[in-house]
Amino acid sequence: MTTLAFDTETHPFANGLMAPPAVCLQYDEEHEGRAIMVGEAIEGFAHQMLTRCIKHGIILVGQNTAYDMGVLAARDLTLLPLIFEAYDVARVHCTRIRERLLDMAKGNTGPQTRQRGYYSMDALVVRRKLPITVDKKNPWRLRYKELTDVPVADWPEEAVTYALDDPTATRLIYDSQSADARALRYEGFEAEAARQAGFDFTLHLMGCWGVRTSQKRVRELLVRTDARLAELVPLLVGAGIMTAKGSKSTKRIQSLVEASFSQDGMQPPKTGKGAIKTDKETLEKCGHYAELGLVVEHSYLAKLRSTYALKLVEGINGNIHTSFHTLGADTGRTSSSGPNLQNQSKKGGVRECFVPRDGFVFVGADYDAQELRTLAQACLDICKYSRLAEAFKKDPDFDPHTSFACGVMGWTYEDAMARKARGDKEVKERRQQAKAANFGFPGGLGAKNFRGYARGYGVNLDLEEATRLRNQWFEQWPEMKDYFDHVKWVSESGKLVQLRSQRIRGGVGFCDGANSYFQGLASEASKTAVYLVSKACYADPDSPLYGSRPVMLVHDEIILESPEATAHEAAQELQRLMVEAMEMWCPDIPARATPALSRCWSKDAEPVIENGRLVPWDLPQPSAKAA
DNA sequence: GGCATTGGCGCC
DNA sequence: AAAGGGCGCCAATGCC
Repeated sequence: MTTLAFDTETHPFANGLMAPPAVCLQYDEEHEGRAIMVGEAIEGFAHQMLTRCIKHGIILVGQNTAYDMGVLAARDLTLLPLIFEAYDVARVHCTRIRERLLDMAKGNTGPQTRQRGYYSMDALVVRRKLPITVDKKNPWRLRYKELTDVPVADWPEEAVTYALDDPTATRLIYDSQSADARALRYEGFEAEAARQAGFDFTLHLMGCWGVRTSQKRVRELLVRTDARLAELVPLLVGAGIMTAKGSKSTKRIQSLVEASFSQDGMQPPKTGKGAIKTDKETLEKCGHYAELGLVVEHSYLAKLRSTYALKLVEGINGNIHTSFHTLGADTGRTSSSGPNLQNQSKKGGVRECFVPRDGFVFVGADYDAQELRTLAQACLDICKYSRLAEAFKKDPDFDPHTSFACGVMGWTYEDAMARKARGDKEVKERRQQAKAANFGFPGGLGAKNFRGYARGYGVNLDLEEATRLRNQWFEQWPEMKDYFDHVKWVSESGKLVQLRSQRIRGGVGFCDGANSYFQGLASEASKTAVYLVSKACYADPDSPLYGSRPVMLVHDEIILESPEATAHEAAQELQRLMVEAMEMWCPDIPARATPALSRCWSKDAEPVIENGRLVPWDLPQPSAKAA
């Protein structure tokens, strides 16, 4: 199959201008040569290359292809169905994604690979020792805007060369990567690379569309946090913990911690590197110094302000355009940055700042017990049997947490579920304990560390209780013994082949290996769902999702903006496609996803049904009269 | 002043 | 035998 590498030069990229106007579209086609298209020839050639990709099997390659496809789509919306079709037939590639996949396979995922520019074209050319130089210092690199609608014949030579060399370098990188994958005996590399490229495109569209924040709520959030911080600062300065400039002295905090523990006849807890810990848990144990309690509160508010509230201002007049990273995590999970929309606080009114555009409502859905279902599928694939899988098959709404609580307490499942529905306190407590077990133990957690882990779920156990619980957990899910035996074997070679995608993770150990299988599988399902949903939103006029826009993926949760009038239908379709995606990756396990409409993002949002239709959930209105 | 590291913490 | 993992961001600190 022949390859056609392409690239676009555009007006400068900026926040809010995620898919800027194209100046030219250049290509380098194997055996055919190179050319630069400008003006209307851009959409003409784009149409042609996509059609040839779909109908005649040529492979399209780019460096950061999602960006170029976004640029082309913004220029000519009628290209969108063709773009999706080209991704569908798995013949669109991205050299950045491919390089990252190869690095993951080699276990080359250290901090240097997270640096800016590590996957830039010039870096790839150098690292792969390719016979071409990419001139990143070329003065025209960021000046193509000046050449808009200028015939190429009138371009300075440097601008022509730079534009043409990009696709050539891309093609060389692509070939070099294919050879690399063969040398690594990376089965399924090309298919996996094409799949991830498609995911990358739809995640890029999400970032381009962006999400709004409410001016009123952001302002209230800032006023609230600032007011309390203003009260805390003088107290902390007075206690000698904070300098006049407003920064906290870690040293001073550590000496107070040490003093407090020593008054209790104890040694202060230390970090892995030997420093005295200053985290919330430690400070709350320092009863002799009440000011350390103020430090905890200050730290919480400072984080709320700097990491969250201040970043939300951007979304008031413009939109917040995060970057989703398709293979951000070594397990295959996505990540998000600038800002990270995947770790927005559920407390403090942060999520509630996110609101849909006028005329739209949020349509969200999250998977029900996604990682336990992928774990069940992983056990079926690896161990050839799974009690967890059997339970999901028997009851698609199976609740693994209540089930394990029953195993521990000797209750029947039906009885416990009935008690749970009534809000029974004991069931709730035991279920919480079981939840910690079900989330922690599959990753290889030991009894000792489980105690600290469970504390995060509000569960306090001594070592003996933790050990007993762990043993009971292995009795409940006997396949897990075989699962860990397999993981141990894999960790000895360090090469883990992800289930079904065949993506390789190199340099893997025991716990990360144990996590990789089910976390990786879940990430495929979620990304596939985003892909299918985006295609419906952007390119399928017959879909109830057409005209909706995906705005967020938070691992097992997808949020769209949908026109209010058809949001009910959009929600049903979102749910259907999410279930379909999950069952593509976990064909032996039934999947569930729960949709809801809302007027803001919130952990409290739940499905509200009126006259058989979903209607938007909203925050409870504060009563008109305060006391 | 800029850069890298560490500790801490938000989320799934 | 034992073994949570995965992120990104911020403040403080230390080094050049």
